[in-house]
Amino acid sequence: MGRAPCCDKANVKKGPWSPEEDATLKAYIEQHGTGGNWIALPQKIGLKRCGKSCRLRWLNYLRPNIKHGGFSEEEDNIICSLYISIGSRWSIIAGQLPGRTDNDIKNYWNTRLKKKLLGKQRKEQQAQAARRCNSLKQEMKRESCETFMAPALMNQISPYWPTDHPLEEEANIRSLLMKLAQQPNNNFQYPINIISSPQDQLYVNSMSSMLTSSAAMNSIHTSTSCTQLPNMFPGLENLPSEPCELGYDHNPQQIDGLEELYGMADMVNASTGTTSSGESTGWGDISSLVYPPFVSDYEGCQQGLPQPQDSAFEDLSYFVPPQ
DNA sequence: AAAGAAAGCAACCGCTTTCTC
DNA sequence: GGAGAAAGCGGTTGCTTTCTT
Repeated sequence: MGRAPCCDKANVKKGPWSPEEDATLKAYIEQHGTGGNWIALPQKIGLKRCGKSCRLRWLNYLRPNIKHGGFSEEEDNIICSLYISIGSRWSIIAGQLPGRTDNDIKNYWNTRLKKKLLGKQRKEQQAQAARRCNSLKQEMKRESCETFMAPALMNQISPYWPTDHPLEEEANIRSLLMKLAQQPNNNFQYPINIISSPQDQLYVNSMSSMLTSSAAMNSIHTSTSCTQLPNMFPGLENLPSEPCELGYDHNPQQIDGLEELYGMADMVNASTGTTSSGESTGWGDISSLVYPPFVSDYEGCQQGLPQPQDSAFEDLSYFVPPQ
């Protein structure tokens, strides 16, 4: 038996709101408030809408001081900073941007910001792949085997991109943002001040715990190149650096975010990139990023696979802008 | 100019969390 | 403390607009 519907679907209008409906809802709420019950509200005012729909319409469009579109660079940076630290918790992110709604930010991220990041990344990787291809071709010419290319060789030419795997894409973006966050003079900051509620603190603490539990975290603790991470995860330095026992047969959802955190840790471990530009545009500075194979450090160790710093980040020098 | 593709965005769906009794 | 209802939230869908060929 499923959950009871919140309203009578048959008698409820769907789709775009008409100006009349908007006016009715707005006028009522401005005069009486929501009355603390969205479900009952549409019936009170004679709207054939679901209560949830009314709530959404009010919160996203009708309430005062709502801004639409025209995201500033500063807002971009705030969104990215927060995404690094808390992920897709759009309501919290929206809370830091007055006049913005979670839906708006979510749409903006999914349709523009993310592509902005990935577009830069893809371009650089294509150029890099082309360079590799050329050098391999020259090598093969020398060995007179130009007509045959082993699959393994093909993988070398285009190792990790493009990918249709959503988790890989997610990890790509996260890694990229984390790199940017570590660059001196960048505009991203870990927004410590948003960790206001016990729940938020708990969330960050759990992320920190997960980080410390990975083998990769050991190298972060000892890494001399990484100086910003402790600031990004306040309290992290006080946590035990011993990797704790973490069952790897967990349901991925139960350790939500872990795969990304490994990606972050891998990246931090390998990153020595710096920039001197510090432009707020940020994206212009994004250089080549070769995403490591989708295997955590821990798993990599277990399987005897090469570590990121050995392979996937071999071209990390691309992060260093030309002098 | 027209058709198809891509992008943008409003709205919906359903799961989770919080509140109330 | 438990159950049910309501609110909150993030992912997804589908329509509209814009761009490209």
